[in-house]
Amino acid sequence: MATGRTHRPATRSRGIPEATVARLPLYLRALTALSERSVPTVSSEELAAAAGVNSAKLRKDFSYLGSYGTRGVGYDVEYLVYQISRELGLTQDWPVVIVGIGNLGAALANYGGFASRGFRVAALIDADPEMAGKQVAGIAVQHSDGLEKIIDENGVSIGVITTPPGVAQQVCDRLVAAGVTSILNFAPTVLSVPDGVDVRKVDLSIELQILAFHEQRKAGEEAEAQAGAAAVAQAAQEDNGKGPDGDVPAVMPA
Amino acid sequence: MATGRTHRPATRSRGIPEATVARLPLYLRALTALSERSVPTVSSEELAAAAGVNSAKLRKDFSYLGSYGTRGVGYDVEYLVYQISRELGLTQDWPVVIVGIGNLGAALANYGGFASRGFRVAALIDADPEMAGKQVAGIAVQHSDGLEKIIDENGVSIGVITTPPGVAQQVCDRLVAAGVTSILNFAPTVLSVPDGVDVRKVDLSIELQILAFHEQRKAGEEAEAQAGAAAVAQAAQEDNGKGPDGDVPAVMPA
DNA sequence: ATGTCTTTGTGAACGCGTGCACAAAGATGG
DNA sequence: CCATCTTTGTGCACGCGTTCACAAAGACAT
Ligand SMILES: NC(=O)c1ccc[n+]([C@@H]2O[C@H](COP(=O)([O-])OP(=O)(O)OC[C@H]3O[C@@H](n4cnc5c(N)ncnc54)[C@H](O)[C@@H]3O)[C@@H](O)[C@H]2O)c1
Ligand SMILES: NC(=O)c1ccc[n+]([C@@H]2O[C@H](COP(=O)([O-])OP(=O)(O)OC[C@H]3O[C@@H](n4cnc5c(N)ncnc54)[C@H](O)[C@@H]3O)[C@@H](O)[C@H]2O)c1
Repeated sequence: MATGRTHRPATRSRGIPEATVARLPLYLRALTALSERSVPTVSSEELAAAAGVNSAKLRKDFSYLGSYGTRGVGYDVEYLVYQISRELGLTQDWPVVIVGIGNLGAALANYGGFASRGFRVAALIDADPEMAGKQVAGIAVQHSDGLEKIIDENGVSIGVITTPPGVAQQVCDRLVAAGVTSILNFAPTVLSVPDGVDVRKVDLSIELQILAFHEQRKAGEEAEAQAGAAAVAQAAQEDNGKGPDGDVPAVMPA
Repeated sequence: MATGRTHRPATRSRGIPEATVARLPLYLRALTALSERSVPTVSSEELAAAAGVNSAKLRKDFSYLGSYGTRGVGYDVEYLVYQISRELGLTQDWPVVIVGIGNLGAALANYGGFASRGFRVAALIDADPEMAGKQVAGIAVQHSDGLEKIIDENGVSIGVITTPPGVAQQVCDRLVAAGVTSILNFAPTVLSVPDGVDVRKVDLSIELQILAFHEQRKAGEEAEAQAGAAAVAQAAQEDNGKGPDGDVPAVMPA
């Protein structure tokens, strides 16, 4: 999971579990697709399949929002779209700033999926004087000197960090000091923030490493299965060479 | 967490919990930084702080890998780097293909963080004939006609999908049919894959929506606190207007 | 009005992940 | 060799999330 929130102690938000909140956008996307096809109602079973989750889980998730279904029929699509949107706070517009307009920042700025759900790119900010004034995705890049002013004037509370990792923490600090209370961080850095500020991270490298782990495991199992079938007699030795600490490391501990 | 793996039933990989696996890359990053500063050993407390986790959790995580620490001293940095790398399968090179070389695909191709950890961009693939032959990040984009051949010849088992959502499933199907068993999906689509194939997704839009939820909650709490202090008498009415289903929806169910 | 049939909403059981707290291990100094 | 001090490794308890399974609710037909 490319995610990681920072600190949310006893105060679980009005009883809606975090795991449920994380799935609401998934339901919303599936419901929006149904809505566009003018489907009036949908059962938990159908919607769960579309969202790729268990139907019991979906029903329990919805039960935290209230009793919005009709037994024997299902859920009213339009009504649910509205309820979930409201719950997620998407009935209002959220101005967002992107800091660090390089490869990734520019790609994000060009991404149409932002605006479609109540998020509006209020400003693009970069420290490079060469970038200032340039148009990216139809928006003029502004120099980071004016960061505080930009945040303040646009009432921005959500910031996206796509700077190099080395400066991510200081950019984060400035954003927080300027009033930003939610940060989406693409830099491979552990950000520390004061209480009350949410940080989520998207880390490509971590995702790939997790995939590699499972990939290796699959390859290993395959090899084991083959070896096991071919030469059962050597099993003891094989196992010894493959155990948790069987390999001789390149570097030994002191 | 912008994540979501697909199906992993009873077979928990050699007893290493999924949550632990997801943190190993985090530890590895922190350890690599220490290694570059030639720090010989590190305590669980220090390393946990650097990785942004609880020290007990870190020790428990490491205990799944084996007893690699020394009581009273801590962990040997180089040794741990090696052990975690080996566990994650990063001691071998993983050829990766990126399919869909648009804004995002190009940004990923240009990203240096790939190669640094055993991942090698083996090929860039796009369906647009205009793209074919063009150089992106020093690699020639190839047309998707040759997808199967490319996968096969390079022994690719990890694929990254950065195509528009509408074609993501069919691209996924082709990748899987060609032999890819791990997929990192950036398209906002629920991919269905056969057993034995891992899918992880990175979904920017979901991350923002989760942030918006908490942001709204913070704003609401603030408003409630103010209102509560200012006018306790109106509390009952206020509460009624703010309850789980207090708002009148734009669309009513049938 | 009554019965049937579909589907929700949820009680309950279970398993996983987290964090506390501490005994054991080993380093270090005398 | 012994005492002290640091830090690991883990037993244990707790809470969250998931899933099963079913009673209750309502639609719909007769
Ligand atoms: N490109 C990817 O696919 C990718 C993938 C995963 C993670 N990342 C991470 O995302 C971040 C950005 O990646 P990128 O490839 O776009 O890098 P990049 O070098 O292309 O862009 C970084 C931008 O940040 C700007 N910048 C530097 N310091 C700044 C500051 N103090 N304030 C404001 N702006 C500043 C630079 O001028 C530059 O335009 C990096 O941390 C990278 O590790 C990128
Ligand atoms: N750009 C972002 O920041 C961003 C953020 C979140 C999600 N996404 C998602 O990532 C995906 C890519 O986004 P983008 O902005 O790069 O889009 P894009 O339109 O710039 O790029 C898509 C590329 O895919 C290629 N393509 C289309 N069909 C293909 C096929 N069948 N086989 C191979 N290639 C094909 C197109 O030729 C194009 O080059 C989209 O699904 C988008 O929703 C993008």
